Amino acid sequence: MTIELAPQYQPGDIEQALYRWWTEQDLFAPRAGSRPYVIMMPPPNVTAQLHMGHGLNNTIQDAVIRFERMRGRDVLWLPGTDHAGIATQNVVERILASEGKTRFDLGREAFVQRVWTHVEATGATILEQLKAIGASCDWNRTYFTLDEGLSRAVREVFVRLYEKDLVYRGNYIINWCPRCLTALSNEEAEKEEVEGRLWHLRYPLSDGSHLTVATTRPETMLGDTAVAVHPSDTRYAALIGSTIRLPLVERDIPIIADDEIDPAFGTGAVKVTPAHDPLDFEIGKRHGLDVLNVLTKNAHINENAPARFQGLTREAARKQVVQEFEELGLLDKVEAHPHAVGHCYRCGTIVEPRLSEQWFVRMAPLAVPALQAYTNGDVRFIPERRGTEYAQWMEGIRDWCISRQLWWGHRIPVWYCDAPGCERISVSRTDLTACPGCGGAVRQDEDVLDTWFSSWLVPFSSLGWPNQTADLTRFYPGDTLVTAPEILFFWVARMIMAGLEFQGKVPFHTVYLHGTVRDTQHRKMSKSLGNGIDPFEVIDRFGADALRYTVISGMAVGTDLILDPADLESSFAAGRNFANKLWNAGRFALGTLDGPTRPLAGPYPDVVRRDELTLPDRWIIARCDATVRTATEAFERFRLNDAAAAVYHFLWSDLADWYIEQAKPRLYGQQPGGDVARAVLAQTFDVALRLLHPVMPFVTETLWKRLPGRGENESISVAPWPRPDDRATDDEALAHFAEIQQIVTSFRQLCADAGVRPGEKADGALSTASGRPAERLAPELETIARLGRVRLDTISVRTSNSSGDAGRKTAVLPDGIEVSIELGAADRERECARLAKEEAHLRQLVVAQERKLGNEQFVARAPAAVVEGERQKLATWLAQADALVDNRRRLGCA
RNA sequence: GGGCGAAUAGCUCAGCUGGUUAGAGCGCCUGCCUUACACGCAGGAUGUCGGGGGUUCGAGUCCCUCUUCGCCCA
Repeated sequence: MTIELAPQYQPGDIEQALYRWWTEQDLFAPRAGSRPYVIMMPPPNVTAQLHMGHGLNNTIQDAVIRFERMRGRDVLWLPGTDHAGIATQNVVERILASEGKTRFDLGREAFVQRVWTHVEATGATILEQLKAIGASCDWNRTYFTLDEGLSRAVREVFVRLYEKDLVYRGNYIINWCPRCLTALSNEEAEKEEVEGRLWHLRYPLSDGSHLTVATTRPETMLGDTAVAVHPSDTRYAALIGSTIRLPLVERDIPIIADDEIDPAFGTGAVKVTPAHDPLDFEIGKRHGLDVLNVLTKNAHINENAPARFQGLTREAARKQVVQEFEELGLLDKVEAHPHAVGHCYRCGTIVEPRLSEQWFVRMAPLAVPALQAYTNGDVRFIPERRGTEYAQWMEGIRDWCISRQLWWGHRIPVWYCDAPGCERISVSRTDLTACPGCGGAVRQDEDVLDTWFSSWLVPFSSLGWPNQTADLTRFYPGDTLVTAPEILFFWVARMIMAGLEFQGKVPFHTVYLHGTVRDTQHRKMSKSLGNGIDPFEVIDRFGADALRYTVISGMAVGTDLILDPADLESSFAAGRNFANKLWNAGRFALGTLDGPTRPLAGPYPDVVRRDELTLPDRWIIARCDATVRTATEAFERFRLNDAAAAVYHFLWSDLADWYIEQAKPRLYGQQPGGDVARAVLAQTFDVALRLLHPVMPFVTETLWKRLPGRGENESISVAPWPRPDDRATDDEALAHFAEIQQIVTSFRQLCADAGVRPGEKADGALSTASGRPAERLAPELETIARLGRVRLDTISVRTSNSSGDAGRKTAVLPDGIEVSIELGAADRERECARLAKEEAHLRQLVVAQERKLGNEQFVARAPAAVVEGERQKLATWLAQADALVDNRRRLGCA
């Protein structure tokens, strides 16, 4: 094999070419013949640029997908983009604004064309960017939510729901964004705590006295059409039915009684503004109140208010109203009143409750099966507590406002006939040019549908529905959804509803809701805060594998990912270092595997006889097998950080630090058995690469392809996932090698503590209290001496009165094992102190342990195995402590 | 206001069904360019597991309570 591997891993050289090779080999397409495993990628906004949130979300999905692909499933990870109505329209409107134009200057048709041009020019960017992090999606099936097929699905669904009376049009108070100039759903109006105030306003009664109302929005008093109190509120009982003169406007409005009024809020009397508050709207309906809208679409005061207020913004109007009340002596008091206010989820503007005619989905009938799917376990959430949020939302479900006063999106498939006497409303799967009733002209509804009205269909619309396609049969229902908790209601919950309504099955059985990327102050990363991290900078500096490793190892289930935008090194170095470690372990392994070797195909016992294996061989094989079990279980439970940690530890500590170091003389040909060591190294390294591949696909593929015996077109991405092998289980080897490690470490500690120079070797000694440990340690003497960096020729068995090693520095291990090195005379005092400290520590443990074992309750009630284990511990510690006393005596310590 | 969660080493987090001398990574200290790796090797220091109470033979782990922080819904 003639390969040049640089001493430092250079991801930049490798990643792009490797990704191209993967797609050329079509490795990410589903492979029919086994059970499907399907993940629908949350479609990014078509104008989006990759940020760390995408990086996190898609790395998790890719890791899960690669794991299942290696397990042999018929894997589909379906990518797509979302037309993102408001967001995309805003983007293009901003471009127009820079040209000094508005969308109204262009007109609807030209504007929509302009958006298409923009989307076609930039729309594929985000998907291309996903390739840089190694996302192994099936690009052949990529969709866009405005594609013809998905648009047909939207119409089909709208029509079906309309026919079932689950879609209706109505005049209600909705959330209105005065900047985006559109209606929003309740979910899109994000409640945010603000430092509000409660203004107490005096409304004059005809007898000259006042009734005080409390309000958080004084400017809306311009549209008041009543004052309401609770019917049983004795303070106001006498006033019910009389009228009040509304200040500033000089209009008479009634005082009414309504059960919904909370007598404990404010003064117990509230102003009623049916056009600008949902609760007031309901009160107005019950009492037949006038509905007086005083705001324009962009939240300025309109012509229904007195002239001096007209044209003011809602903020200016508030000031003006408060000031006039004050001047009139009608401002009773102002209190601090923190409360939640809705903000537009796209632009942050405070939403305005606005009365208007919109289309809605009746949600309650859809929520019933969706809630049931959760309670009966058809769909589960990770972490579990998200399930209770889901259930609560379903239980309190409200109707979904789906019309948007935008131009970019799926136009509502409703046509109105204006012919007198007909005035038919037609809902149709196909475009109408004439009224089906009277044959007259029709006009289509001006509005488009909420973007989420197409997204909630993605699990089946992306597979060709409403056609009964082969893909639909094969890949619906899917398996797992991986997304951020922010869109649990927007998207996840609604997908479950749509899946049940239109396919009769939940679209996935598992919803993994991961955390958010935050900075070191735990603030969400955002453009406006400027605390974001550019994934491409990370990839350039550290490599995509480093990005992926960092994201996965930092992302425990139920936690957020904290990264430092000011110090990428501290955030991403660990991943880069690990990739480099792996690279160098591979460099070393590949170098030695170049030598004469035994056949490597197949599991080790078929190649190398068990009796040919040394203790370290058996140990690393057993450790490898344990890692296979741990990593597999962790992946199955979405505990990706645990999987990554297990493989990290195996590769770095077990394989590189211990096994490779131990095996070097054999691998170098200085000791016999090189072919066995090579077979074991090749086997375990191969397995470790596979286990790590879902997390770090690039470096693992690069190294794996170079292992001896790999065909030109073999890829680790479709290599079989390692299976646990009971033949590898070897508790004896695990215990014995752990003992070797402890002895080696003890020698190193003694040497470091004694200041032995790295070039020098201390004169070591190893003794045991009986023959048994000596026997099993004898074959490992060379390993112990070399790794412990001491001169060591024999193991001695101590007799009861063996003493006199007055000049030695000793460590006492369990099972009667003692290791020691020669001690310079000057160090004696220090050594005495060290031994005393060691003994004191053990005595503490012994005291606590004796107390535990002296407790009759413990001995009587704890399981026998536990009690026995605790007795063993006590015996071990006592023996160690006694040995330390002996050593102190030998040294002549005070 | 209702519901849910978290608090473990300087930082980020493990510790899942109660029994380990409470762990990892990063950071920190000491010594080393030991022929795979200084993006490395070896060694080291650091925790009244948020406070208080309880259950239990035994609590970081279960229960109650307080404090602080976060999330969802009004």
